[in-house]
Amino acid sequence: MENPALSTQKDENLRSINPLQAELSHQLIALFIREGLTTGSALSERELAEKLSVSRSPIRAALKLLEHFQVVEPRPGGGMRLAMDSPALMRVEMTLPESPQDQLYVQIGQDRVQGQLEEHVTEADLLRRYDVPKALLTKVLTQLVSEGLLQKAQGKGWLFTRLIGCVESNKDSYELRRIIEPAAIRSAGFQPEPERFQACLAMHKQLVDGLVFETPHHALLNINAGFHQMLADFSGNRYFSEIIRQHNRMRRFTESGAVLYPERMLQSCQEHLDILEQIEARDFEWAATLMERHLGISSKGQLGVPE
Amino acid sequence: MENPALSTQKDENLRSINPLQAELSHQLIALFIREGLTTGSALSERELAEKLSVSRSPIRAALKLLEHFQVVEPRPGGGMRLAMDSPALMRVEMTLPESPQDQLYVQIGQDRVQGQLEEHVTEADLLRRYDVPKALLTKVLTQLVSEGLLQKAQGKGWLFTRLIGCVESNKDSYELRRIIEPAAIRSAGFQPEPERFQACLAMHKQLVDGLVFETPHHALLNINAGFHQMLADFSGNRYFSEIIRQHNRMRRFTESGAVLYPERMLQSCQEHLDILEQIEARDFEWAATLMERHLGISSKGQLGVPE
DNA sequence: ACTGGTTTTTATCTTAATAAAAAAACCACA
DNA sequence: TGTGGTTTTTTTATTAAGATAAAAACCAGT
Repeated sequence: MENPALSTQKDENLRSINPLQAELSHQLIALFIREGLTTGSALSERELAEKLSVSRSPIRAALKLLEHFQVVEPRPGGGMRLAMDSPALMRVEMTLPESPQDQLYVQIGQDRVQGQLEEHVTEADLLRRYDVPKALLTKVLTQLVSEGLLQKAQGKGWLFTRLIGCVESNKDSYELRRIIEPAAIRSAGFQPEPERFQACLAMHKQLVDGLVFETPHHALLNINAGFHQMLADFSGNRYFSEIIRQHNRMRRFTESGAVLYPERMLQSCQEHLDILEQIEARDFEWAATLMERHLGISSKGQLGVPE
Repeated sequence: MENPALSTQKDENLRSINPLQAELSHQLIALFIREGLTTGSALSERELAEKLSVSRSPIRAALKLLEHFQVVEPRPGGGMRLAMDSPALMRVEMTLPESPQDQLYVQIGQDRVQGQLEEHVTEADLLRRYDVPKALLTKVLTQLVSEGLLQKAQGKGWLFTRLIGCVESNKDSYELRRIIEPAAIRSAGFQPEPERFQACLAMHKQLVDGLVFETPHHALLNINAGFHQMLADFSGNRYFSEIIRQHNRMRRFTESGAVLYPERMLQSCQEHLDILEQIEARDFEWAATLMERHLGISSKGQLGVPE
């Protein structure tokens, strides 16, 4: 019934870290970068808690974790302060532990994409395969469900939606985005948020200027997803945002292992930049047209080129 | 913190019925109608189980339930046979018990739309409010999450997405559908399934012919949702289908209590029929244009007029 | 009126044993 | 080979109590 050689090895790390703390440590770093904090900036526990919509307890724990990684340090007189600048933060962020939930989530997603999991699975199968506590599995399944990647079968077991793990799915996804994204830009409610827009514009100028060749894979994918997400958010229509968010999430599985061709990435960034400049000039119609072209080209492009 | 006067009354029925059986009894009736079975048709347990993707055990239980409602009757020599024709089935279907899960699901959704539930709720709040077993609540929350109506907050509690329960949401939903539905019809993969299409066409002809004035509220909403769902399905793009499915689900909350104006319903059915006739003539481009117009009119129409 | 530190309260997670239900296998019969 | 009936196996649901972690309230110091 199941090939034991394919079974994923037990991973003791899957049990070790408090998921909320791990998640918050990542979010805190993203926050520090976003707010442009520099070495020595004082960090107010209450303010951080407020910004991330949690109470001070988990913030304190996450700061403790960051202290262990020397991202923050105790401040004389109490509290913490930042101990790094943004470039260092970006580097450290990748070495931070992932929550056990995230590990299992990515594992299951990739196993499914690689065909090591059938379309129909039972919880008991998964528990045997991954050897994790049942509660953790339940949480991950819930997460997959919330993202539309999995659904409960009638009776017993779970079904992966055919949204994931098949070739046609990718084509369909592009067709949808080619419709939604230009429509978002043309939407009556389209309204760029100045700071967010400028940050994205500046980043793309640097990338086109050559930074693209030095930026790690993982970061390029994030920037790319962020560009498309931002434009969808600017539409002011929650559904547009939500759809793009979901498709960005799915691309994590299919593209995280893909090869990126540097010259293609440069061209892609240039196209992004062209679109951003039209938006800055408030020619939304032309920006939308460029987006249609951008997505049209990409979908026919080589495997592994994300837009 | 919470106004006890607003608290929903305990409903003992919420605990009584096996959810899968209840769900299957509805699905069986839908199946009988869809397949055009008539009084006396023999029912094969294995065949039904196969068609609904479950094993024979729950099918047997559901048939027992249907026997109690005299929908089916024992056949001499063993097994069951259908004891009603389609019109009677449709009438009975509405009187069948709903699963406790569905009851709670609708209750929570409506309470949220009506503002009796805050955007942020904790499980403990909900357990106190509805007095249901924790496991049932968990299942319903999972369902709401899978439909994108609810999400887990960081730390404790749950957040209703602002997709539901606010005025703008409705506007956004129409904007999205005005983009997706015509695009589905124009999609290169658009391909009507003959039987399904003909059934829908015939139904609309009857409605326009006057049946609309005799059809109950609940059935009209279903026909309406089914029309839009069908066209999205014909696109062959899963994402289009999935998006329309989600929006139809949300409309259950906002529209199930709405007043339907008969003359407006007639006009709506006529518009549907026009679209269907263009599709039959294979002028998909014009059908898509009519759909744009149809959705454009509806969104400006009176409250409670669903499309 | 802030801050970080601390305590108290509350909510959720974990757990494991048991019960319930679905799936699968088996049967005899047409 | 198909049927319904029955039994066996496997999976999942249900609990309740205790452990854990988040939220909230409360400090004292600046």
